[in-house]
Amino acid sequence: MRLALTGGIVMEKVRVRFAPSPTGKLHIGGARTALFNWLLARSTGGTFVLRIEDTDVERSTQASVDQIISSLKWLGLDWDEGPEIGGEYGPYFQSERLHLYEDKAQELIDKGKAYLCYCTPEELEAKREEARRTGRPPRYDGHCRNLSEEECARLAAEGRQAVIRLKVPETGETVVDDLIRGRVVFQNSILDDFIIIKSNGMPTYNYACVVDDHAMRLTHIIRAEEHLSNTPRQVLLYQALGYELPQFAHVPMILAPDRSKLSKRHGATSVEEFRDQGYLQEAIINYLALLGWSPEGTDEIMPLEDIVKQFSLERVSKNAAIYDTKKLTWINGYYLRNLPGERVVQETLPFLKRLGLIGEEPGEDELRLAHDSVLLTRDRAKTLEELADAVSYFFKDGFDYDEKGVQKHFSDPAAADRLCQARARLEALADFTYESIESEYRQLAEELGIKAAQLIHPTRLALSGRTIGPGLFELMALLGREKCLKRLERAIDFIGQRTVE
RNA sequence: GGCCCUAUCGUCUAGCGGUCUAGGACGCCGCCCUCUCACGGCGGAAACUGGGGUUCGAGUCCCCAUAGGGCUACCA
Repeated sequence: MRLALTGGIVMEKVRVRFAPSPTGKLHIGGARTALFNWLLARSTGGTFVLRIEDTDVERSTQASVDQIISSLKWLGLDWDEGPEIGGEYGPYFQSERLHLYEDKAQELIDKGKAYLCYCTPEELEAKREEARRTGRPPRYDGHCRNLSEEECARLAAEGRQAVIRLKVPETGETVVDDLIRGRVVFQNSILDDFIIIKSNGMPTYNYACVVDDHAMRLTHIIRAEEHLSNTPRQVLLYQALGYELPQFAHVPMILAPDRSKLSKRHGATSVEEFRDQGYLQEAIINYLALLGWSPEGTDEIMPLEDIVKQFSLERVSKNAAIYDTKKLTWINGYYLRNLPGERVVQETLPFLKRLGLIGEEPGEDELRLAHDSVLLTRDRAKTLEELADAVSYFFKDGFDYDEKGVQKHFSDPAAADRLCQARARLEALADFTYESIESEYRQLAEELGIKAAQLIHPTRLALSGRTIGPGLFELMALLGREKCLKRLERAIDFIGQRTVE
């Protein structure tokens, strides 16, 4: 068995899990939790398990399951056990493990550690309301804790559906030893007899989680801090069931820019949305790793392999982080200009299709132009979406001219004439290459007694409609002589039109 | 309300009693490079929440206050 050093304790092979509930898309907080689990597994030669917590029949959907799985795959967070691939400790959907929860619950009842409760949600809500009104903590009062069999039978005969509650000790304390937060102590007296099996027969989160984490032989429970307060309940369950405790590590939460919990109204928060906006998998992973964890050195741009090598829970911070799209965007730009060109081209294709710049089944010419234009322009874009837009003029002729550019470069009375001369020179050029175009342009500028820039800027505007973009001569060489001439003519007409008005 | 966690530049963070006149990154500002825009290079502004302790010495340890977050569901 492989040994792994974690938290200074030598232990058996690491087994960790990501256990999302399929009630929506995978948001960046969940993705980060998944990443940290994955990183611990990969950095220690351990096992990463994916488990779907679909015990909320009201909110769980198959679409969410598919969504989360596809996002994880896209991020490259592959699991060793879980949906689609199975594993030794399956099934990996909690809805398929109900018998296990029932068996264990029965065991707890038999041992006198849990009991049936017949209070209805309405009755409980009324009591809670009452407690709130009188300023008392809204705890379950143990109403059904000592029901006799006759009473149970009577209540059942009334048609009441029972839930199962855990008997929580009224005194003493429960300790959570957390790898990130240290020792956290909770007084049992503030906990109440919480429900472990709902009246519809489904287990609650705190309960199913414990049964499965144990059954799946997990060694480390890495999850968001929102679960820290639930952990004493789970520890109590571990004890009641006679299970050995795993190591807990509660990672800080990721907050929206307004410091509140992430939600839809904060714009893009799901992995899928970031992907649609043109963020690369590598960038999101790199950014997420930096949110709550920090490498020892000063390099922040790091490929996954390096993060895996360096990752440790000891360097995970304790404070909640606000995610900052600006930095993500910067990282994305870095990957855009440093990843293998072919890769960037492939990633840009869907965005070009979306803009209708190339067909759904692009032909050879389209692909070649996409390839060349993307490589020529990628240094200047931060996202794939931006990149696709930035190369759009290579694919279509009828673009508008940038308004400020027109003011600046097309209002000079000599502009049309200069473009005209440039056009003539280009037409006469022996070969239409980057070098020949440049030397011709510079020569023309000299002959006209103007700076090359005075020729270059109007030309760029004429050819692309923009004032920004790649080097003009490279742009022209790629566009080709024919299109250059046509677009120059169009611009000359445009300027003429303008001066008439 | 009760309980729990957290607190360093706008943001992410380094810092694990003296090396901190607090380091890095993003963003911002300026300069350089330059056909524009990016990239790149150089430089700059920018933080230890407040108050008590402990200590020869505190960003670093303790307490209180304050602030933010979480939990307190038949959600996870």
